[in-house]
Amino acid sequence: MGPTCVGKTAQSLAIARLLGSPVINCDSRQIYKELKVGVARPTEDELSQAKHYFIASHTIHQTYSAGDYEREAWELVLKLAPSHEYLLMVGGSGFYIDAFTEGIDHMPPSDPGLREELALKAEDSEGFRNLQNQLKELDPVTWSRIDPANKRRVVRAVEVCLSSGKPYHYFLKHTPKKRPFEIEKIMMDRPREELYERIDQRVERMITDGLMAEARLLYPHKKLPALQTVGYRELFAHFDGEYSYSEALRLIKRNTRRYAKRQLTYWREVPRREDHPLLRPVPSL
RNA sequence: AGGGGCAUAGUUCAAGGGUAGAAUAGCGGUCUCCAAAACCGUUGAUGGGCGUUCGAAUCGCUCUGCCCCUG
Repeated sequence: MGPTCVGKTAQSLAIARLLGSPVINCDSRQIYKELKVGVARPTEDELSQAKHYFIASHTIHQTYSAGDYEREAWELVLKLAPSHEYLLMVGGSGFYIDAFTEGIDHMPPSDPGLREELALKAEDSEGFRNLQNQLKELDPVTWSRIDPANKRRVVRAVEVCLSSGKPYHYFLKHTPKKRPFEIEKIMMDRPREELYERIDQRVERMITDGLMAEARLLYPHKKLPALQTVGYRELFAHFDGEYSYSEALRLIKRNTRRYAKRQLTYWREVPRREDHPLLRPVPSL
């Protein structure tokens, strides 16, 4: 794990070879087959150096969640376990990593119709205020815990309350699930300045690699959740005439920096072990 | 060399002599099924010196730096 652009892909190949392990991707965007340049999918060459899972394995046309990832990843791990001593998971999606390592508590199956209805209600300020009050009544515990301004959280909590008839917090166990394997987390990091420089460079490289063409191709699907992604959404807005090309590039860089910052915050407590034996050898081919 | 203009936050720009603001960048944080998402919080400046004034970003002098014009 580590922030975007820190160098996970290159490092993962070295470690995979060392451990004789496949690479199980844990990046919430690289799983989509329609997204390539904009999510820095490993190259064909890199992918050929180890068996990869969850790369280009799903479609943007089907909503995918951390819960889905938890289920599918564990299914895969249990299948691979008998034939591997080590399994390597690589990625930067903190919530997905948590879902895998600690699990998400079981909740009533989400009701897509209900969620959509609530989300629609939350659109205007009066409707949202009603939702807030509704949550305050249905589940005061959760109401006091979450950020009342965060529509998505409020909607989700109300959704669970309504569809289950129980308060949202009732489902939260707050104890990590037992996992039948030992999990070791290795966090990669770099000096902030260096990381930001790499981000700028990567964005430039994405452009020369054809990000514009990819974005144009995906433009018709710009509303899909999977395309609410740094790199695409800024270009979509540019296509819509909201701002210039150079402004779009500037925003992509800035938003990628912010994304990296959020990742670093997410893993603030994870020890950085730069001396970790697995991080040492970076044999270049 | 002479003449003119400019100097405020990292950047761009405000502030009729009376509490120096904004945008943006930066920084910090939240997180139990859309997470590259969604949301919250926050630091920071009048170029240096002298003067006028109860009081100066604002007026005057000077130094420094940048820009323009003339030769």
